[in-house]
Formats: sequence, C-alpha cells, structure tokens
Amino acid sequence: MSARILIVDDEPPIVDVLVYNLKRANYEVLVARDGQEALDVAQREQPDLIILDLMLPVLDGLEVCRALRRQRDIPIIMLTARDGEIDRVVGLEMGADDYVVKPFSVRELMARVKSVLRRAAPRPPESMANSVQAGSLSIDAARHEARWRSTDLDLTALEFDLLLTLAQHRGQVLSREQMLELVWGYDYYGDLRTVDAAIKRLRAKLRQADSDAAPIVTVRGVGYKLVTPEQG
Amino acid sequence: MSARILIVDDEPPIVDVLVYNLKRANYEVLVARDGQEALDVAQREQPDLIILDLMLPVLDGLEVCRALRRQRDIPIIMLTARDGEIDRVVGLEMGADDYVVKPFSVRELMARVKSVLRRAAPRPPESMANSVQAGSLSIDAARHEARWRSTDLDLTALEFDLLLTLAQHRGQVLSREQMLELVWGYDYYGDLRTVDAAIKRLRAKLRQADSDAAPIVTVRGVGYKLVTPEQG
DNA sequence: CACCTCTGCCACCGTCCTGTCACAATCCCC
DNA sequence: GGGGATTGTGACAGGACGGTGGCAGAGGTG
Repeated sequence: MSARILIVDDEPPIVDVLVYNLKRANYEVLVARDGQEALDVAQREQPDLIILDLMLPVLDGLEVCRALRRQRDIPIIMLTARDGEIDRVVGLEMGADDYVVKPFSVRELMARVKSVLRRAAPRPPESMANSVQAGSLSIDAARHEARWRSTDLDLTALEFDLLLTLAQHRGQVLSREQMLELVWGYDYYGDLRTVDAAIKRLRAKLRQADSDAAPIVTVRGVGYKLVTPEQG
Repeated sequence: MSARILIVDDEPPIVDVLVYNLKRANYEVLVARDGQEALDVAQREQPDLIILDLMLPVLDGLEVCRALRRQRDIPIIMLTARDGEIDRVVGLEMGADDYVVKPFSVRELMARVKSVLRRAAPRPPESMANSVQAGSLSIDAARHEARWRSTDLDLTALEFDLLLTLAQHRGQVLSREQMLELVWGYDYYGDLRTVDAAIKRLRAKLRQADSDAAPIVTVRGVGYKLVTPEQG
C-alpha cells in the first residue's frame, strides 16, 4: 500500500514541501541531495518511485536517470525548470516516466505520483490464464463469473481468486504458503490460518450450489487441492 | 507479436532512443531519415506501424502522412514538437492515429505503440466498433446517440464514452484503471474514484429511462461491467 | 460578465469483507 | 484409546469498499 518514494533535489524548500505532502499521503519518503547520493540511496533502499530534479550538484539529473535505468525499471518523475530546460528532449527520452515543470502545483504532482505508481503497479490477474473449464466448474476471469454444476456462484473477489488459483492447479495440492503468495500476494504478511478461513467460506458457497459435491479436498499436513470428479 | 515499426525522424538521439526501446520490446525496427526515404521504405517493407516526425527534411511529415494514407491504411503515430507546432486536430485529420508531443516519455510512447497496434489488429470488426447493439441497448457513435429500452438517453460526452466503452466490453469486468485509460485517456492524472462518480451519473440517466433495469453491475473489489439481460 | 453545464474531487455513511480468535471436531501415531 | 497436532467453524470487530450529495472550478454560451 504505502510506497517508498525517493526525492532527489538540492533545494530545501522544495524538498520540504514534497516531504510534507508525500508523508501526509502516507508514503514513505527518502531524500537525496545530489546525484551521487541519489544513486547510493536508490541502490540501498530500492524505492518504488523517484522524483528527480534535473539540475543537481555532483551528478546531473540526466546522468542519474540513465544510471538508474540501467539498474532497474523504476518509475521516475523528472522535475525541470521552465521551458529552456524542457527543450532538452533527450533528457526525458532517457527514460523518465513523466515530468513536471517547476513551479508546479503540489496537487498536480501528487496526482502524477499516484498515477505513475498506479500504472507501474503489477497487474496480477491480467497475465494469468484467465478462464478455466474443469468438468462441472467453469471460471471466466474477464467476466468475473464462476459456475459450479450449472449454478452461478456469487463469490467475493477473494473467494474468486482463490477458486481460480485452485482451478489453475487442479489436482495439485497447494500449501497455505503457496496460496498466500498466489492469492494474497507475495508481500502479504499474515496468519496461515487465514487460508483456512477463506477455504471455509468458499466451501460454503460451493455447498450452497451443490450440497453433495466437495471439490476442495484437505490434504492434512500439506494443504488443499481442487478435485473435480470428471477429471483428477 | 513482433510487428514491424518504421521510425521516420532525422534527429539521431531520438532515433536511437526509439530504436533501443522498440527493439527491447521485441519489435522489428526500420528507420528512415527523411520524408522521401520514408515513403520508399514504407512501400518496400510494408511496416505495421509508422512513427512519424512532423518536421522532416525533403518531404514534410504531413505530406508523408497523406501520401501513405493514399496507399494503405497503415497506423501512424505522429511526433510533434511542443504544442504550437501543430494543432491536434490537423494531425489527426491528416490521418494519424495518434500523436505525441515532444518531449515525451519512453513509457508513454511505448504505451501508445502498443495501443495503436492493438487497435489496428482486428481490422474487420473495427468498422463497426463504434456502434453497439446489445439487447435493449443501442449506441451509435457516429450519431452520438444512445438508446436504452427504447428510450433515448441524453448523455454528456463523458457519459457517452463511458457507456460505449462498457458496451464494447459487454459482460467483461473493467477495472477502474482500465476505464480511466480507455475513457479518460492513458495520460489522465486523477483519482480512481472519478470513475465512481461518472458511473453514478450514468446510472442515474439509465434509471431515468427504465427504473427497473440496472445494467451496470458493480463487482466489488474489481470494477464494473455492463450486463444486458438478453445476453450475458 | 453572468449564467449554465459538466465534471473532478471530497467527505460522509452504510454495507460488505475478511483476518483473527477461541473453541470444537477430527486425525494420526504411538 | 489418549494426546498432540491439525483443521473446521462461529463470532466479531476493524476496516476496506462503494454509493452518494455537494461543491467548486473549468469551459462554454449568451
């Protein structure tokens, strides 16, 4: 949720404003005052976004941008002074994701931060195999519809993801750790039993659709697996 | 996936950046340095997309655009210098599918390339893409008219675009991010909840036409989708 | 310039999820 | 069969999420 943002600027008043507003918006904020420091901090702290002034002591913003790009595909918002600087087309094409002309409105910058982070965010469901047909279970992720034994299931987002994940590994046992990672996300920090609770709720809905079948099988000491009678 | 892209620009640094990034994204890249060469290469190599600088030696970008259009309906992304250089309308009327103002971010351009190619991919259905018949909903983009349950809807431009977009993806859930990109534009900087507000207004107008039906369904934690009773 | 529409954003509120806890039920191995 | 380990489950509270009214600024119109 709260991203780490590195501000690279040597003008205290600007830094202050940025820090204040970013913190208020619940971001974790790091500051570097020159280009060299920027690279060091970026390397060490691995921020999610960098706000980079073009005019920097020690190492120019362009250089920093280029160097950062070589390391990792981190989103960068470039701060530039008025038009003269902007015309340096090359700079922005060096790989900045966005740029803001000084003087800028805090509001605008915040909007861009949000937007860039949003765009950079991983898109979990999009890349996966999005629809599954497994015997009497069919899942269509694009429509967010699941059907079990010709009954439409009314699932929450979590239940849906869980069922989809199980279906994608039909027959295979998934450990609670694996499910946490696949469904809740690699960075989820929480109790393993959370999975049990989710399974319980999902089972209840499946039972509601067909009280006989029990497609989610507990493998004691290991995890859970989805089994459809038609095929293992 | 790997499309052929022709870059037409006479500024080496820009060309370099484009070539580098496009190749990295697995496109096949061709380069022409002036308008005449552009026409030759385009004729010979039949690229899938052309990125065309407006300011060109020998033959102006607009001329090239026009000439290309006479030959074949090839997607064109126009590069223009800062706003003054060209009015958006002129460029688009000239036949460009999209245009990008320099300086641009690489990410932005790449997004447009992907988007234009995606749009260009399904040639046949594209002609009808702008009008949709979905059960008791009919939309005619050319006339900018929408009708729901045999009642004409009086929609604002935004509401219309939103409804059209939903209708084009009928049954599919669209996330707020997707809608922002599709309706507001990939470069819109703003709040996700803006979508909610627009949905609210659109729903109100639909309700006004038929207070029973609720074709826009909220999928909690995911987004919205349009569902017409006649077909999923 | 006054008026109007459109629209983005905020803030509030009700609803729905869901993580966690505590306890019951079950299983497994000795 | 006993006991520990493991899992099922009901309850609940915090909080995430979405609906909505309102407002103000932008943009267009007269």
